Amino acid sequence: MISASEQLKILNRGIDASVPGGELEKKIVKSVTTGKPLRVKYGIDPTGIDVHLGHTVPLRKLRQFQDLGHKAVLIIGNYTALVGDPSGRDQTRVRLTPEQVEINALDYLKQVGRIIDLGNTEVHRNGNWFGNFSFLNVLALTSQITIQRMLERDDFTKRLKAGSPIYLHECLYPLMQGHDSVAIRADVELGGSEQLFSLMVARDLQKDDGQEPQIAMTLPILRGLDGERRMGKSLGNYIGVAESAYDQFAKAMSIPDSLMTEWFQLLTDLPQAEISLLADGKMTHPREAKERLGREIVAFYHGAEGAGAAALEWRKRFSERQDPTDIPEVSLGLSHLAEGKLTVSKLVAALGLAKSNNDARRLVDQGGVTIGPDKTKITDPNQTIEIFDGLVIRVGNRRIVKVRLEA
RNA sequence: GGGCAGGUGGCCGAGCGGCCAAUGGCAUCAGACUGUAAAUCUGACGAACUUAGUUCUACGGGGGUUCAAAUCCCUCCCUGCCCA
Repeated sequence: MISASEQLKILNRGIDASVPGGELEKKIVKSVTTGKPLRVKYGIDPTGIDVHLGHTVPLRKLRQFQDLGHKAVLIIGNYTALVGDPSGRDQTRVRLTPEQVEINALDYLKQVGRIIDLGNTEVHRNGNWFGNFSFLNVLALTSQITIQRMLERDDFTKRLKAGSPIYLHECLYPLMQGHDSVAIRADVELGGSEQLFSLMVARDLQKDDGQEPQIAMTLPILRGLDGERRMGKSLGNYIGVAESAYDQFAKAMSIPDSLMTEWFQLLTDLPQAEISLLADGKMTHPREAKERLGREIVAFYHGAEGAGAAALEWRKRFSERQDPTDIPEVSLGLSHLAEGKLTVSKLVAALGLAKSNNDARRLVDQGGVTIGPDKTKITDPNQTIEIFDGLVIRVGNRRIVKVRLEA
């Protein structure tokens, strides 16, 4: 086993906080001397389906623990998902059926397996213990925390001030999450920085249960493609771990320069010295640095070759403004056509390149639609064009489609 | 249970009888610029059509008043605040 100090060096890199300070060291030292691995918990909500780079920040940390010989314990919040996670941002909390939750859970695991070693991971569903919870248990759980403490939460304070609703059951989430830690006897719990409160609540519950409380290790929230807001599915500013190499690369290249350092630190294993060199505009051209970033990220999921190919393809498309190698085909029913022809605006809409005919018209009016190998710009939305198999239509610089006629 | 304030387009937020498909901001999309972006500038941003125009659908749900309603009335639902 690697020495405690070595381990700490690796584990403390890139984290937001490790509370209480110094405690992790004690646990690691103990683990090294006893040869007993730490139980490192990470919880996920099987509500959505796309695991994105934002999630990988704590997951990568979990992976590090694994690589150091510790035990990863994944909690799937299948019970909580039946109600939905309220934490502020989204009030459309859809109630999922147990079946749907299970499908999501399996899908999640598949995706998460790209980052951590599932073969060496303990997976629990919190429905296993909450499913049999009685109201008495709930009372016992809730009697361990005060309203005052609950309201300390930043999120609640803000909403209280803003006069937006806070539902009672929302206060139960931290308790439930804490109880998960009790149930699996966690030594460390990982989470985003906004999770600190919940991670701390767990400590109290563990103490009450006679356990040694866990370390709360939080990781920075990754900012999304816009460089402003946290990466999130609903914000549409994310890179999914299951996406194609090209998509991942192209998206990575589209982030603002100002975001590069952060991404290097949180998403790659490059040494700090190298990151500094790359982030310095005088030493490295920002485009090259970003390309390196993109390659590093993509290589993690698609290998170095996949990353290289994606980078080439991207150059071809963006630097040389050529059409991509594989133009996606979209089928078009013959019934749309009148004598083999169709108005441009209707064509664009029918191919899904615009939301509606009106939308398509606007795109044409604005000079955003080109057609054919020589990229003829269409200027009149009413222009009828002859449709044939393999006809290429472009909207803007990145959307491109090839027609496939179908009966 | 009582009083008060609210519910407007993806979001925030104006409008409070006609000139409202609804000011403004954010987000989004297109064009210019570029290192691909970002920033900046320009434009678009409910739908359909024979598109400088016409028609339809929209301002929490339903009903009503009016030539005319997002705007007035009734009712129901939802949210917040205060009191009990």
